Amino acid sequence: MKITMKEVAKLAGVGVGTVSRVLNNGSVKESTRLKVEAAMKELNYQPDLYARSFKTNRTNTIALIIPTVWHPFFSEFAWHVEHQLEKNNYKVYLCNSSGNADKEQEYIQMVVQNKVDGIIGITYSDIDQYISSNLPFVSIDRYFTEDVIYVTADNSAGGRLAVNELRARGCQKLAYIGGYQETPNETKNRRKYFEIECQRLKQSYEILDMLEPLTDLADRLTEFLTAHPEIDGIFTINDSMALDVQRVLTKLGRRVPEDVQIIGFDGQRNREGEKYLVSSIAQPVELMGQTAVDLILQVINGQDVQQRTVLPVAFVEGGTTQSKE
Amino acid sequence: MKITMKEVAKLAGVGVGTVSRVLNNGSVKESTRLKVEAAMKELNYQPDLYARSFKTNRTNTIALIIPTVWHPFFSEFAWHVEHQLEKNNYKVYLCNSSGNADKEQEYIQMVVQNKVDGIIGITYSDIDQYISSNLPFVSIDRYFTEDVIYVTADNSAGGRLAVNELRARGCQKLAYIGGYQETPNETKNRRKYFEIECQRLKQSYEILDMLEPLTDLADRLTEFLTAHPEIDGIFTINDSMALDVQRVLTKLGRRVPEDVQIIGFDGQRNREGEKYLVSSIAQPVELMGQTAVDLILQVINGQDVQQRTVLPVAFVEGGTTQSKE
DNA sequence: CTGTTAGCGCTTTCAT
DNA sequence: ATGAAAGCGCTAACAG
Repeated sequence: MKITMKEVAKLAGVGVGTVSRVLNNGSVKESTRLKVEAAMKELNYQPDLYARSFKTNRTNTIALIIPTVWHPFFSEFAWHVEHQLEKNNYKVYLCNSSGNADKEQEYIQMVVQNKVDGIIGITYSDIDQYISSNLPFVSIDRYFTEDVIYVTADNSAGGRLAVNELRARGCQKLAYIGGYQETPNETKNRRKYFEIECQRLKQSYEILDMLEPLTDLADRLTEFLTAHPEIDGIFTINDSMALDVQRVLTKLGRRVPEDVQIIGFDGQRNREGEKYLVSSIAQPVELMGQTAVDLILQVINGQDVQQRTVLPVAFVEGGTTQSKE
Repeated sequence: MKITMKEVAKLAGVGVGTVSRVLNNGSVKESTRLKVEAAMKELNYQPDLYARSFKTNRTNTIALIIPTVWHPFFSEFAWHVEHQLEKNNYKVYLCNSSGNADKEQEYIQMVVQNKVDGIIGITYSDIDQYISSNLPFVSIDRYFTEDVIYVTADNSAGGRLAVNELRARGCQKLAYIGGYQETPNETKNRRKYFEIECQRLKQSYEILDMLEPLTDLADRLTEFLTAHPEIDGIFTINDSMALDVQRVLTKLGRRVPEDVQIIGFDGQRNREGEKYLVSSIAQPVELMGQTAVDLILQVINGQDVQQRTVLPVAFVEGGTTQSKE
């Protein structure tokens, strides 16, 4: 049998309104509060959150939309978001969009029906129409023409940093290797500022930027690296690509990092606190998650927040670069 | 202004009961159903799911409890579970337990409060008391003395398979390298049946099994591999460990797979459909996710299901083994 | 087949 | 400071 407020009220000898007040920190005389709390404990009362949400239209739930799980950055990000939200007594709906615009829309739709209090999302589709519907929304790594609130790592600085770290380690001929999608995206700054920095420094470089989805990746890498044997410093769109490049180089008989040095992007690790898979420009994933949560909570609470938050990146050593000269 | 059933009923010229019936596929005359649907469309009616859950005590939500995100298997599993559940019109709460028993309990508690319809969990704590409270529960990779429903990959077969694949590739001296936790766990069968199979075949082998959390991993691996230079075939608890071992071997000047072959466990990939990080015993993650979902839905619907489901594993080639002799 | 109605458990006025 | 009472939007039982 389910214990409701009524039972608690009866046992404590008060009205249900009073029980509700102690639950919500309303003003209650200390002595009655004690009585009520005792009754709640005795009956092991658990408030029905659905009844409450039904009444208040607040669900204490936010939806987290993630494109794919095949990229560790997303899972890590999800982890931090959940962790932070849980601290704030929020639940999170996991929504995998599969990077598919329709599914994203569908999810946003669904999520609206379910009266979530807000959405944190790494999305690719154009969600303008929903933003306007004043549902709190925080976006990651993606900016829109509209005034969507978003947080991103400093991809531009990352691109520049990669150039400088490679050069500081004696690389003579650089290359950028990545994949891209049509949709605008903060991550495109990785390549863009890599190029800008190279040009600024009169550093010669090559570019291999492939439209996703990536087929025959190994072949295309082999071809590119064979065609440009002079390349000795490579910056990749992410760590996963760095690993691919490393594998191909090894197969071609080139040693990493002795012959060719590689810097990825993300700062992936196999285990928390463990060493990085490759030398990389690390994103502050945890900070990004925390920030996203802080922002969405602020928006939910009606505070206004700055639209754009850029978080710093850092070079991390992971074995695919040599020590600085 | 929010559109409720009342508005729809009025516009369609019917009672709210009828609207509810068309929504729930009750028996309604075709002509009235059409009228109601037209009205719903015209008003862009969205049923209030919270009101419904409040009334029916069914939330169409399940909680997914995951220990950590640092292991790709879990994120992948989460992905499949979510995907499958979404197909069945269920939402999923993401719950990170951090492998912490208190947090698990807390989450189960919370999740009960929120009236989820069931829990799918990779948990370590002893959740007996909650199972008995007849909340549908499906466990992964872990079995209890109680009759908890669980699904697992065939770890025993995996252990045996590793031995045979290594031997078929010419390895003379095998080793198992892994980490473990105190709690009983299906994954312990990987080591157990590795040993059993070696003994059955009179195959000589070494064991390095380390209590987690793993500190100084690289040092301990170096020590072990240096102490046993004759080892030429290694089976590891998972792919992540396989990568660690590979890295250490490379540093020691041993070539993989020419000098030493390695088989991991899990079948991790960087991207869907891409090649495996290491040669491995692949778990059927997708199938495991699907099965877990099927099971929980069956339990929710009051059907009875078998307690234990063991799913097949398979050897996959990932570059850390040579071709069969 | 369909309209009416009684709550589900909670929050929130409104009196007291 | 607190009790009483009015719903929130929906489903389900009951009449008709």
